Amino acid sequence: MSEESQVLKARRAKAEELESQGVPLFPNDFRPEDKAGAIKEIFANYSNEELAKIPASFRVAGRLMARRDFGKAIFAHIQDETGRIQIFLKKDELGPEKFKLFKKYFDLGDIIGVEGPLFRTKTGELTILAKEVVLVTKALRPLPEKYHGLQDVELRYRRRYLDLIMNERVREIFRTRTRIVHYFRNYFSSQGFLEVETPMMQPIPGGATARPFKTFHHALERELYLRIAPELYLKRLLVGGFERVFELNRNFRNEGISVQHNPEFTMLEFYEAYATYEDLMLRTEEIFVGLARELTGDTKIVYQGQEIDFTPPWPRIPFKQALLEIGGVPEEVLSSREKILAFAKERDIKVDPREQVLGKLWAKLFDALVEPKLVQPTFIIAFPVDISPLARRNEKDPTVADRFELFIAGREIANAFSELNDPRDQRVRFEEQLRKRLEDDPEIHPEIDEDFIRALEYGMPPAAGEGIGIDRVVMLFTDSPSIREVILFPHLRPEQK
RNA sequence: GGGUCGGUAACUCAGUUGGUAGAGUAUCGGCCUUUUAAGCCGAGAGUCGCAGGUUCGAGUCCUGCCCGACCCA
Repeated sequence: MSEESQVLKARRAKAEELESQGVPLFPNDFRPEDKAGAIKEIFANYSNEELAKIPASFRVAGRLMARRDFGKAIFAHIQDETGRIQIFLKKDELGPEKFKLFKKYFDLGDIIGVEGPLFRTKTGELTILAKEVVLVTKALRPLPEKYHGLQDVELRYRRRYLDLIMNERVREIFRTRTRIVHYFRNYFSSQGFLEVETPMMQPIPGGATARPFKTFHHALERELYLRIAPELYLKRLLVGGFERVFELNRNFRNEGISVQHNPEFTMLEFYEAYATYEDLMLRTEEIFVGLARELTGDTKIVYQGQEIDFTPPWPRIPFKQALLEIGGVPEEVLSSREKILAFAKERDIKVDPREQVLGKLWAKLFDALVEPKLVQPTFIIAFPVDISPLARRNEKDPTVADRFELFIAGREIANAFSELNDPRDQRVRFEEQLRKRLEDDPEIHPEIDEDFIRALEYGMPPAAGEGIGIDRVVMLFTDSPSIREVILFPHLRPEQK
């Protein structure tokens, strides 16, 4: 595929010819005053006779997306941010020079400016009758095919700008994404939460179990890690006296890429002093019902063909009970490492046979046998404490944590717990984690964040905190099967050459 | 990392048993003053992902690699 294909050569030659005639290819003096979408909305019900009485002229700028040439008259569609509108260029109305300029030199993909009155065509389409037409930005590359558009998934991600030009649905997904992000910000601000920003580059990566990206700060002469979670910093802020904080920003995890995982993804974390994980379950229900209403006017959505109903209350199922009743795991299997390993092998569930942490083995079974079945919003509660190192122990059963995860459509959407604020227990948990760490496990950093424990020693108010995976929420509410569909520029391997 | 599928013109896609690489859109030239993937006539356009191999002959068969999608880990 030579870059200088015949089509590209033709485009460049035409552009140069235009320029040599004194027509600027990239001027910046056209000021559109109207939007395609607004015009179509306002005049939706105007008849041709009514439109004829409007003395106004309309100025619209947009990308030339389609043209139908009749010799001495041309129909075309231009597209701006709000949509498409038809324009009609008539030799008589426009004058022979401008008409020829358009006919001979304006191409699909060019951004043009049009001015003229509105009318309705024989087929009833609201149309701008061009009295003026100017080139605003010359396109030196052709657009994809007008009917099928841009289909190739790889090209859609690599050249998202083209995807956005060609596919209205894609523009809609990203508008919805922004609405969702705004919704969360508004919700938390209106509830008295302070939005904060904590380090993206951390000397000790903490707050989650995941392999971090490593980088190097030359002036400091030390390694830094892109954060896998902001948790430990946000809790320092609770110590500092901010009682309600949230952060909505990127996390980075140096792990596999899948339909549910991108190396950088957007996480909301919020912390609320004097609250428990039970308070957060109510809050979470409120958040999702509010979001569903905001976006759809209803408490139900359809995701990949299945209806999901956010009407609370949502079931709360203890982790172990879910394994037994939903996962169908016999109770005696859960009691020992060996039995779980054998059971997992039978079911073709991959587990590391060296794994010493029982909770991690349980979690493997859970991921394989329970998670996919949790389609309607469901809180799984009472997680094993050995996989919840930052969560408060349950007062009645110290082997489980006061924690929940929210599952929707077979996926983990949120994770929350009453925060552990006893610095003595926190140290024991960190040490236990390191003691059972498999050698070279990249997911557990071999260093304890001593300053975090020191902060707890100054006293952190009792609190509950939650993380919500924003990309996954956007997937749900835009009915997107892959996380790449809701990230503008998902990570791909570099193009060849 | 493993498995399956895919990569052919700028885009969307065909390509039979291994026998001169095609269509539509787009582009270029011509006709056409109410079209909606406008229409009609004509033309040009290819590193068949890359590199090897088998063969008289490879888009097609074989091997390796690159890129992507999906599934599994």
